[in-house]
Amino acid sequence: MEKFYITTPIFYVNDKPHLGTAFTVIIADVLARWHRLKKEKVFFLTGTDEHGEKIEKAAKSAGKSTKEFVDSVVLQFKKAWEKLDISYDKFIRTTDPKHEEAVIRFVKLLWNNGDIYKGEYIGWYCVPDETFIADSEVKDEKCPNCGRPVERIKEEAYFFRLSRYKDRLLGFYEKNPDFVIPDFRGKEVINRVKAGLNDLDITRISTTWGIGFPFDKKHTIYVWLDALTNYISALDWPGGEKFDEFWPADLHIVGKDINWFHSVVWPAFLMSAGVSIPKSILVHGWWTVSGAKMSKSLKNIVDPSELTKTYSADGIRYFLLKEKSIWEDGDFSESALASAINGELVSGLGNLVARVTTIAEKFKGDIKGNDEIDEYMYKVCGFDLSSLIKKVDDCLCKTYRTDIALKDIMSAVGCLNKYITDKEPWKLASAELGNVLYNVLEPLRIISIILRSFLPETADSIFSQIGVEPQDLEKAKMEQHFTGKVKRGKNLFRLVEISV
RNA sequence: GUCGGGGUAGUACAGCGGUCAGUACGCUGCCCUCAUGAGGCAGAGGUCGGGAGUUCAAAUCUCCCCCCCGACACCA
Repeated sequence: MEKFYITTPIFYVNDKPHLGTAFTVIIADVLARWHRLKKEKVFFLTGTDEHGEKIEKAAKSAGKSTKEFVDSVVLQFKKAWEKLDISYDKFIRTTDPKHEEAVIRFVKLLWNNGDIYKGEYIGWYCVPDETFIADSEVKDEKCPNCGRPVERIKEEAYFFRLSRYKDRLLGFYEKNPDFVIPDFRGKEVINRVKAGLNDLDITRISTTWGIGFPFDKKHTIYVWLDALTNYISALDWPGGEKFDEFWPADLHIVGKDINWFHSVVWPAFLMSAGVSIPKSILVHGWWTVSGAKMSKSLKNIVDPSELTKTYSADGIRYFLLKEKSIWEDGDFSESALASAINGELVSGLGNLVARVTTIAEKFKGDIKGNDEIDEYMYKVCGFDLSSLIKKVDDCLCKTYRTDIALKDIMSAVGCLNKYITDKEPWKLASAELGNVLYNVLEPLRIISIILRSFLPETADSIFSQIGVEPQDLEKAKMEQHFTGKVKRGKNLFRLVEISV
């Protein structure tokens, strides 16, 4: 049996989840569900990154102990993912003792390989905020958070010899051209690695909220080394059965902002530790809100848990996955979300199910007959049902174009609606009617199988209305008879009132 | 600055050498009900960023110019 190990980044718990983190998790969920439908052994990992100075500070300003604070934010993440029907297999926390042990083992390997040395970290520091600021963030020697002047400061730190791995990384990228997806993100990485690598600081003395550095008690392991290790510690590395079964990861899904750490730093760490390297890094784009990046200072952060109060999880999932290609940035607005739900889900899929179940429920005869629908669909959409499955599979396993997959599915739905309109089944007598119903219900059953990965709740509801138990992809071909007992249920989607 | 990606109907995009330049949403008019404010038919709307060149033929190839956007080690 094939295995499929897919991960999201672990999310930093200095704040609750936002639309972007939800997007990452939804992509991973759809892929995980698809591979399950293909009867593969799937392990879908998500979790939280809970160490570091920023979290200590966030806890302090929330008036909680650090542990209390992270526990409460983790709960918010778990609740949000539950509302969005995220089917993760494991939720890892970097505060899990097993993870902490694994990180220490991992650092020891890098140390024994001679890749860690003591040096001096020089960076911008904001004294009133007590925070180091990245070079790129500092403008005119001012702190980007508070606007006050920053100082150049030196601090003792341990470094990882990233520079040593330049040639090995370049060789690796050459042998694995699909390591970074899409390829323009791969090119960006390669160009930057060619330009040269600086060693990376992996410890800090400014915080104790983290994993102690085993070779020098004053130091705490810095977030990236701690965080990246989650992908193997979650499999009980070293020595865990799950590790043997699932590693290397098939897909790390990441936002474009953390591509560097996954495509460069993580492989270098693994090379140093002598652990094999994941197969692919899938880098997606961002959601903007009215053209602007979501940020606290603009107060335009979209909270997915809030959205689920007004819109169904499937409506949100549908919109995020089909509105743009996942590589690109795209703009989020509630009016666009609402019009996708009304225009495509309500009047497309919802309408199809409503009309066919209404007619079929009253029909007493056999639902069988010629399968002219494939030919019909080929004429209307340019593909038939079995090539739809193939197209969706390519979109989810090769090109990662969830938008194209959903558009093709919806075009098949549109075709079935058109078929009903053409055939006018409400005017037909028994045998002919059975045939038309067959040509709609069998395809609908197959489409529902496909939809289980994208819109799990909707798919289940269709199965229940057409009287069929939820099925896997192996059942996704036309049978001789349609045997479900159809019973019209409540509408699949609610119309959303659009306020602009 | 270095390296990448783009500029096509109101909007989002497809087409990347050869049928009158397409699709979706929106818009206008008429028609209809099996269905959730659903559906059907018809229609308006673009000198394909600007200029030059290659070619029998260019949105599509080449060159120049203009403008947007992305990566460059905090962030999904």
